[in-house]
Amino acid sequence: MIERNHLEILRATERQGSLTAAAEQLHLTQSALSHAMRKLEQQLGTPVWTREGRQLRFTQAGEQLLGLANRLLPQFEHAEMLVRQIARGQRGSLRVGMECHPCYQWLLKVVGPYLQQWPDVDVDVKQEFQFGGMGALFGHDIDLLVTPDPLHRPGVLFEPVFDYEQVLVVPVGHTLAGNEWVEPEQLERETLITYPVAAERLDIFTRFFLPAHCSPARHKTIETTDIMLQMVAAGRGITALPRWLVDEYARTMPIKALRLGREGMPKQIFLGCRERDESLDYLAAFIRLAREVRWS
Amino acid sequence: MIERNHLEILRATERQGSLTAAAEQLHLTQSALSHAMRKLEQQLGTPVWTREGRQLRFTQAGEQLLGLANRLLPQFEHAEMLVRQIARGQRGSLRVGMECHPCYQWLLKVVGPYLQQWPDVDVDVKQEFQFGGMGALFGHDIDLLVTPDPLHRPGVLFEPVFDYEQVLVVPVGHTLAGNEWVEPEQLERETLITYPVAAERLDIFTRFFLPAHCSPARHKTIETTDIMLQMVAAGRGITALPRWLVDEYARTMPIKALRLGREGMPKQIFLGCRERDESLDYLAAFIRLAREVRWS
DNA sequence: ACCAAGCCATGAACAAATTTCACGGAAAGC
DNA sequence: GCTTTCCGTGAAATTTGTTCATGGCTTGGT
Repeated sequence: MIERNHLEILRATERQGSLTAAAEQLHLTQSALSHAMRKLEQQLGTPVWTREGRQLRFTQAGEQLLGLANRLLPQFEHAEMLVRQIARGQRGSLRVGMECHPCYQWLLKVVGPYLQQWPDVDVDVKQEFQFGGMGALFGHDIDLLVTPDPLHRPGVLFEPVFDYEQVLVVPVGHTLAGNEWVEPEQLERETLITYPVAAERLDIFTRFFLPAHCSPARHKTIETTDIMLQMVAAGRGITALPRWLVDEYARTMPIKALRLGREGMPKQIFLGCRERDESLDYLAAFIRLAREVRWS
Repeated sequence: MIERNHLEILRATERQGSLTAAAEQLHLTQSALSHAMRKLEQQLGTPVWTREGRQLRFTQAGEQLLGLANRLLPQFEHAEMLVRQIARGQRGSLRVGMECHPCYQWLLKVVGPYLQQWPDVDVDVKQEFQFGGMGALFGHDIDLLVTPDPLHRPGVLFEPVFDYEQVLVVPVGHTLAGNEWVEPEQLERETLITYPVAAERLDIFTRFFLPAHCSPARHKTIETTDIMLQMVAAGRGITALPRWLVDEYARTMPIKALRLGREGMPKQIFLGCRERDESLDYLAAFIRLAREVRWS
């Protein structure tokens, strides 16, 4: 009924002061505008303007429509600009999901530079998923998944972006603190502190204790890395974390990192995205940047 | 570029869950919708949705447009309703101008019932005109002029709506208070109080004193009717006002109305409007109502 | 595993709309 | 009074929008 072009005509006519001038501005003929508005008037059942001498005067209905035009047209224009930016991949919103607690510390190092390089892209971080990280990716709750355990499925692409070593953390005064590495059996009397997630998702169990058929004396869970390490520093338990993270904390806390087993426990952080999104500039850029970030 | 129909399609598609269902709601074929959106996508340079299995999933660009649709479409619809009401004369705004001070009291009696009958019409009252009442009417500053002195010009219609008598007001103790009428000569020692307007526009001068070649001893001006009559009641002067107005005040104040001359001074209030607006329902209704209002 | 149903995309044909062209009339300026 | 500047109108031309017919892909049932 009332179409965008009607609003354009109304606005141009008010600004230019005459239909002829408005027509020129819109790259149309005066006749086209006249016809268009006449048709609208017939549909509305009221004139939008009346001729007075050789100029037009808006009726009350016309004034209403003029108000509408001035309110709506800028929104159309803004939306078009926004969508074009999205089309060029210059703007968007990147929802990042994370399945590993310490990954958060690493992610922060990536997000900072990223926000600088892509000022028009918003980054959201989510950590709770009803159907797991993959479910969130497929359900479009997130666009990017940060995980140490890539679950390859058709439609999803995973890419390793960061290699690190998972290490055991003990207080500096601990009896094992002098060793280079520890064996599972040496920890049978210890209290192990982990994040509160299922044991199957903790490498310290699946790749260290379970293969050796032994386990720590006790198992406590703590939500946050800081408190966890405070506990370790206070001799209230031991834990397993990425070496780069421990190194950082070790500068200010009396803790020490030991290899898990003689060979250590190498790990990787993967970034996963939907195959279909692979070509999104701002998403690809995030993955690229993630690969480049180093721990000086 | 982005047209209203695109927004309609977007909204219907989201609500109905599929293009086919949306097409049905819009009384179009699925093909039409598909073509329309495809064209929009080409112009924007990005898909609005992607097929996923047999349903559609909005892209980020699509989500933006969906938001736009939900914001703008209700405004279109509301504006259409509003304009249709204006077209039927059920809604509008009526700007009433007044050229005579006491007319205001009369106008109030009309406006009350009018607002009840036309709940969607706003009434504005204006009293100051840079180029006179007629100028305001022609310049579209007002839509209706209330005046005792119709100035007939092409393009303007005047209609008498109220007959009344202009009377002299004196305090009850005045020496003339016993008379039925007064002659100009009897007032040569009095103080005349009027509204602060040019003498040419005061009938008491143009139709009473001037023809008799005499004038009152002094002339004071006062803005408001109430104060004016307080002064008269206090014996500080006399004034001329409509009889219906004086009768009203006389119920609570010691004042009395006398005819101006043996025949009295009959007057009329006229309502004037632009010829072109004559057919506006809500304006015609005001004039009709004004004619019907009686002073019980 | 296959079939039927549901949904969307596409190209061609057709219908409808928008736009232009050409002209006329009315007001305003010189 | 003449010219210029506007706007309105109808018919023709052009562009746009819609439908029809069809095909491909996915999903759910047997």
